[in-house]
Amino acid sequence: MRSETQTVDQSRPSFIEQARRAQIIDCAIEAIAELGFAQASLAQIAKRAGVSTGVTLYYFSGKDELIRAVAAHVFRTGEAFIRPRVDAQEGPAGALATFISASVAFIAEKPALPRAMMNIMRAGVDQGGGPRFDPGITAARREGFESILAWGQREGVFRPFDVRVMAATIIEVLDFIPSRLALEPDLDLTAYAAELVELFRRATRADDPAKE
Amino acid sequence: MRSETQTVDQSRPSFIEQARRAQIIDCAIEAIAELGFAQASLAQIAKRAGVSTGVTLYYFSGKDELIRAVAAHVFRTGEAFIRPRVDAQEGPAGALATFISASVAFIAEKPALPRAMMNIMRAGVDQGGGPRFDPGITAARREGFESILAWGQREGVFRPFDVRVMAATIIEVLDFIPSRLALEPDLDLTAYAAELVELFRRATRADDPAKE
Amino acid sequence: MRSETQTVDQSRPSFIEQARRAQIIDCAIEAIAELGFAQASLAQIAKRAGVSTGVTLYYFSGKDELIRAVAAHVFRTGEAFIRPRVDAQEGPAGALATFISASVAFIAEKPALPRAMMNIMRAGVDQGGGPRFDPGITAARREGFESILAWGQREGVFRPFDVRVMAATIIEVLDFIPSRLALEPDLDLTAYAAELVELFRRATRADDPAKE
Amino acid sequence: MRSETQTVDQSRPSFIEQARRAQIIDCAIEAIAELGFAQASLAQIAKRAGVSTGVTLYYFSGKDELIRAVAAHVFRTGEAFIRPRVDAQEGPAGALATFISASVAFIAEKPALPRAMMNIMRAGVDQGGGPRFDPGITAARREGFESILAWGQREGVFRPFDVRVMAATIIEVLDFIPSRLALEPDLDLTAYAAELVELFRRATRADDPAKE
DNA sequence: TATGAATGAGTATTCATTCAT
DNA sequence: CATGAATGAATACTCATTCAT
Repeated sequence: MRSETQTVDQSRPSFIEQARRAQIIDCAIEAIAELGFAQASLAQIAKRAGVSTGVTLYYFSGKDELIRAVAAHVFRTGEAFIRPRVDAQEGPAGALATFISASVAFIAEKPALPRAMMNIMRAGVDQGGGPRFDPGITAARREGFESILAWGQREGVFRPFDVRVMAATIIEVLDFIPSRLALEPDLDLTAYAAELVELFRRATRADDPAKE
Repeated sequence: MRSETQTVDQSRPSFIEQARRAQIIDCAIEAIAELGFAQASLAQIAKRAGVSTGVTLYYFSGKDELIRAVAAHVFRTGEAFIRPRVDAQEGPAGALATFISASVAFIAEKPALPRAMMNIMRAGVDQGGGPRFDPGITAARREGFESILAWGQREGVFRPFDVRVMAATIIEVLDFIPSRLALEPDLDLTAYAAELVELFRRATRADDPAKE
Repeated sequence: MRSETQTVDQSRPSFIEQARRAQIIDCAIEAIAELGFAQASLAQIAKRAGVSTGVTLYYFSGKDELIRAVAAHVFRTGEAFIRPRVDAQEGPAGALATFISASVAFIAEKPALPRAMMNIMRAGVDQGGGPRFDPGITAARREGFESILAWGQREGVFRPFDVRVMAATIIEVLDFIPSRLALEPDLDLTAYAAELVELFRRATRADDPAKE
Repeated sequence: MRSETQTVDQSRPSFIEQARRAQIIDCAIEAIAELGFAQASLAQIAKRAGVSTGVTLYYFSGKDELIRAVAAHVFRTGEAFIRPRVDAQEGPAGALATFISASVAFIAEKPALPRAMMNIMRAGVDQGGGPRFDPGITAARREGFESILAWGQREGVFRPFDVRVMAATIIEVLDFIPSRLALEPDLDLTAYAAELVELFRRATRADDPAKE
């Protein structure tokens, strides 16, 4: 991951290396969330970290790698927050509701992270149209979430919708919230979450609710 | 409409002016849809139009005006496609379903337009997070759409959800489709539309379906 | 004077040509006085004249020629205003005082002209340091004025100062007034003129005032 | 002092930074004095310094800051040259004469500096006509000089002229010299200074020279 | 490890000028 | 005569990246 032109211990990252990387990633998140992707230059990020621009490129081979590291960090942090809560649910309906409400809770708790993530995903578009900084994150999220929906369908709790469409839809709706929140900082996220939970409960539930 | 520093805007735009503006707008749409907003420089756009950069700035006073012209063009085109179909519906449930399916049909017919629009809206945010190139478009769409939902609630056809959340959710889901389509060009949009229609039919309908 | 690549009657300027040139020169003066030399583009000037940029370059071979024509026009207009008044004086002391007060009166009457002239002279510097747009104007003014001073010295009315230094000094002091006026529009020019007249009366008069 | 988008301004500027800034300021003075303000582009200045354009913008946040730094440098240098000589004078008449002769001596010693200053002051006017790059310099000079004149009037050594007009006139006459010198490099500045000293001695002295 | 100096490619924009019509 | 379309060079400025120290 390190710059190939520099000579650094290749085997295991030192403590200081880990710390520096984490610090730079944090500042990058802050800068990207506040200024938007385009304005978040390496100089800006380094300045926030209180280091020189060169340091950033010592620990990351280029801006792309830094951004990818940011994306991965946000993903892992969100995963660590949301997954345990979802896994604690016994049924698919509860898992779905929890996925939604936990996602919103994560946004409420650390809004800079998903906001930075959104800015990255939206700005960074491959010339083919694919995301430039997405190390399989989108796919991983969607697949994980699709398994909940498939589970619900197998159990007869969910109606027979197209799992991929439903998963993509729900994820997109959640990903949209940080933008909304930026424009409307006073947004009542708890109420918002409740609306979404109800919306998708109705959108997914089987016609015969007996089993639920 | 021409750059004020170049020439006088006499009476009405000439044929060649209209043609050039349209051509440049088309190339801008193409470039923004393909490369993303940040990479779509004036040079890129002019190159696609086969003219020098200066020409672009002869017909548009600056990049901002060009982008706003693109946004307005996309909005008008979409409106002209979707609105008549929606207005032809007699009830709110039909109007909602038609809004969704007509939106998807528009995307299927001219995918570059909504894709460019999305890239503009997502990338072009001022530092407060508000849209820079949005001449009331987002608000106009949402309000127009909210009136359908409110109508359905008054008629008792829709359940009493939060109209603003539901409207924002549906619009965002539709806006997301162009990105998806860019990644999966073989996506079956007809089926996708049918899924969404059903999803939001269930999400919005009143518990007592007698009235529908 | 016309563009050499165009075919126009070379012998004598038509009425319309004279009118157009005069009109363009007037608008150029206006633009240069208002906006400063750097901001007074051909497009701006043409716009004020209500014609296309091309027209300007039809009547003047380039911007340089236009500017030179402006300078010449301002000089001729000033000359026509000031010279008769000065020539009406019988003695050198009166001529000097009149030169100063008439110059100030000219500035008061048509401030745009000397203001434009100043903007031109100050901005347009040859890379050798010489004025780019000065068709002998500065020299003509100074020489004409020097003759007044020399006259006064011959008559014994003026003391034996260096004529060139004195002439340059007085002219420069007068040329400076338009800038001052731009910053202080309420400047009392009559009082200003009186101060200058007295200043240079004392600076030039012979020690033995008997002869005056 | 460095560009804020590049690096953090830590404690005090390094030696190399000071040297580079000084070098760039020197080259800017040279370019502005030779080519005039409008032609002295950042590219030109950087070229003279033998560095890339970017370097200039690494040490100065923009052209404005560079120009202001140039103006300040010229002012400080001139002040350091002229003020001690003036302050050493005991009476207002001597102070006035010294101000004039020291100013000319400064021009003779470092002609590029006042010449660049003039080009900056004359060209760089905002649209109201006010100076863009003047960090109070003009005002400071005039007020400092006016105090000499007022002192002379209080002492009865100078006649009761309008102090502001006289101060502006003398300063303008001095500021005009560098332009003159550029056109006439062989100008005898010592004689020029003597002429001006005598000119303004006579213009300012009280009618009753008893007190002098 | 870390810095700061330096670069070069790229950005939007301005403007005098040319030329076909 | 006059227009408006088009160009190309120049301008200030940004930024990821390289590199000597």
